[in-house]
Amino acid sequence: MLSERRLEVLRAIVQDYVGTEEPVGSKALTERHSLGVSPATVRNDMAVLEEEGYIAQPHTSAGRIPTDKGYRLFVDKLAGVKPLSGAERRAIQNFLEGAVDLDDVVARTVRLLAQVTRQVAVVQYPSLTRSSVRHVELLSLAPARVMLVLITDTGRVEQRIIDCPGPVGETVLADLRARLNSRVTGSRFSEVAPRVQDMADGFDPDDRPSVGTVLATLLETLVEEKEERIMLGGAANLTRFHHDFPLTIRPVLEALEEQMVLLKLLGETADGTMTVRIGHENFHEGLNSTSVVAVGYGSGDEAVAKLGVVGPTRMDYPGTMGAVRAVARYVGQILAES
Amino acid sequence: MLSERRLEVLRAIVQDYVGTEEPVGSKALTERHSLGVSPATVRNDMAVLEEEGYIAQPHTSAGRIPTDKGYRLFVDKLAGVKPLSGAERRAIQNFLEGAVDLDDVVARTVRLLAQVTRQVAVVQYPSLTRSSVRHVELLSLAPARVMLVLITDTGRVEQRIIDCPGPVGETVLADLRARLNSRVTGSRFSEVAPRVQDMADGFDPDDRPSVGTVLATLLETLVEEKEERIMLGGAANLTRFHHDFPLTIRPVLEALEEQMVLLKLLGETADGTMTVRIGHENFHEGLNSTSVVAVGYGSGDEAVAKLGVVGPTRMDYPGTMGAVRAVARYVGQILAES
DNA sequence: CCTGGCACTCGTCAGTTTCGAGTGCCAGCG
DNA sequence: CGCTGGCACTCGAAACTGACGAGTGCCAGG
Repeated sequence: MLSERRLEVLRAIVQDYVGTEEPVGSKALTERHSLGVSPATVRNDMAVLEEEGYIAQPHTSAGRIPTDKGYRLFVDKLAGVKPLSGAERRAIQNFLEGAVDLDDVVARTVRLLAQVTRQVAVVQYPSLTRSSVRHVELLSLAPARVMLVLITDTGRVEQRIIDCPGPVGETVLADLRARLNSRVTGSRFSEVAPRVQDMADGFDPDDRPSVGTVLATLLETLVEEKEERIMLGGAANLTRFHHDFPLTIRPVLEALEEQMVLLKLLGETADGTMTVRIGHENFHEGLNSTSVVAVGYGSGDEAVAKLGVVGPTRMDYPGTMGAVRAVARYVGQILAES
Repeated sequence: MLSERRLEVLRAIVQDYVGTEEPVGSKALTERHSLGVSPATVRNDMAVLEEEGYIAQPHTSAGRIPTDKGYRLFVDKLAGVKPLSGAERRAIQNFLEGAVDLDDVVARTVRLLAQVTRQVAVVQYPSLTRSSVRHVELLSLAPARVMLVLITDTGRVEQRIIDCPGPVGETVLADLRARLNSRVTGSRFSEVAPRVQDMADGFDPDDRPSVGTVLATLLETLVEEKEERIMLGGAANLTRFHHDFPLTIRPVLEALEEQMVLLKLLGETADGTMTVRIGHENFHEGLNSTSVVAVGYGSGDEAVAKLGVVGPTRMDYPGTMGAVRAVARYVGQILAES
């Protein structure tokens, strides 16, 4: 275990490096922080920290920079979450309040998050699988063609066009619509399947195949994971660290364009706790020099989706974590109101 | 007017510069193109072209590069639209065919366009103002709260939550829904307003304020221009010309994040013809060294929205124009089928 | 265990030189 | 009159150089 002072040195290194974006040396450290010891002592501590893998030097005779492991220790043990100022909180609330529909909420959230953290923001649409049904609508487009519209309690709307095996009369459709809504309205998505299981049985044998198709499509829509949509913003912030990343920016942009990667980025953890993934902890190369701060948000107690930011490993973790958490909370509030 | 050969020289310069991304000199030109004259003659021609403003040299004793004016002439007079190969066409069709809903069509189109042109792709959602109504749905969320869902013939779905001045009964809602649909289904958006003008009169006086609110919201939704959504993709392609644009990439990324800018980018021209805006022809600085190739697409004859790409002024115009046009056509087909 | 001193490393920066692609101009030729 | 080859000139890119200094590791002494 590292001594108290060595941890303090590590913290100082991280803070200085995040601020100046330049390798930090022993002398500068003692000048900017009142560690109470001389540069030579700090040098010894640094040697130990380097041996343990918490810091590294880009080349001989340059200052030290934190490694991923160093940041990890910093985040876990040395830093808290920095709460936002009152003014910032108010700005967030004002910005989110004008939203008119779900798309707008998500769009505003993305812009806001990018602006506040000055990094790339990622917001997942409220997940289908964790929300519940507000209404199911069926429309007849053509004799054998039906449009299914599904509205969730989070305001999300999904539609599907269904080609049925045979013609479906208006009365049948109305009947099915009524039964469906009485059975599933208010249900969580996971509860829907058993409730519609044998629903086709109540219909005329001629209509059963078509009804079955509609029900199957409904269930399919519910579990469709790949349709999890994600919105991204603030990509321009990537250019803020162009000085050492003229090359690295490309793989990052590429990675951010893959829906799948983004989804994974936001993390597998289902609960609402905040996750910080640092550098190589990200499975995806190209994101090896970036960190991700993500947290769940939701209208109630439970998280229905995630949001977060992607930035350089050299980021202001306490501030970013504070901002992400605050935004998630306010979005949750807005969702709960609508 | 420039002589035939000088135009030929300009064409050669544009082609070479697009290919090599380096200023092209007189000697290289004569070697790579069989112009039938010596470098010295080409030099004279170049001097004339430069005087006329079609080309410029970055610094003394370097080759020439085309100016915006030069590209303009090239696009207008010297180049056609390069049709795609059969394989490319087939790839496009295959890629678009698997789409399940409108979001998916747009998402696939963006990816496809970015991939084919290797540039930044921009696709506008089918515009509300130019499509027609397929169905209007009204749902009661709470006694005085109604959700309006509007479905267009292009498959787009808009929803609004309406707070009414008083409670609205289910029967009133059903009545209104039925009347609305019988009156406006199939109408173009511009025809809707006169048709619902006095519709509130047919209702019980107690309900009229609420009905009026719903109708007003419907009309508002129809004309809401700012809701024109746009999807963007292929930003990673911006890094392909990092060597001379390490700085310029930022303003471009910033510009591309502004919905308003993107909308304007796609052009004011309402018809389906292709527009090419080169360099400074773009109103927005930051896009001064980019060109935009845009074209309308639609399910029928008329364009319902636009799509296009943003790339460096130094782009392969014939190829890009061909790709953009081809993608627009296939998207139109797909939309017409659904 | 901390501290001051000291020799050493090595990247950065500014100044200088070289190199060569490309130009403009001119005199001569068809 | 237009094309061509030759020639002097310009000027950016790249390579080289040396001084500078930040930062290090090590050691002897408190």
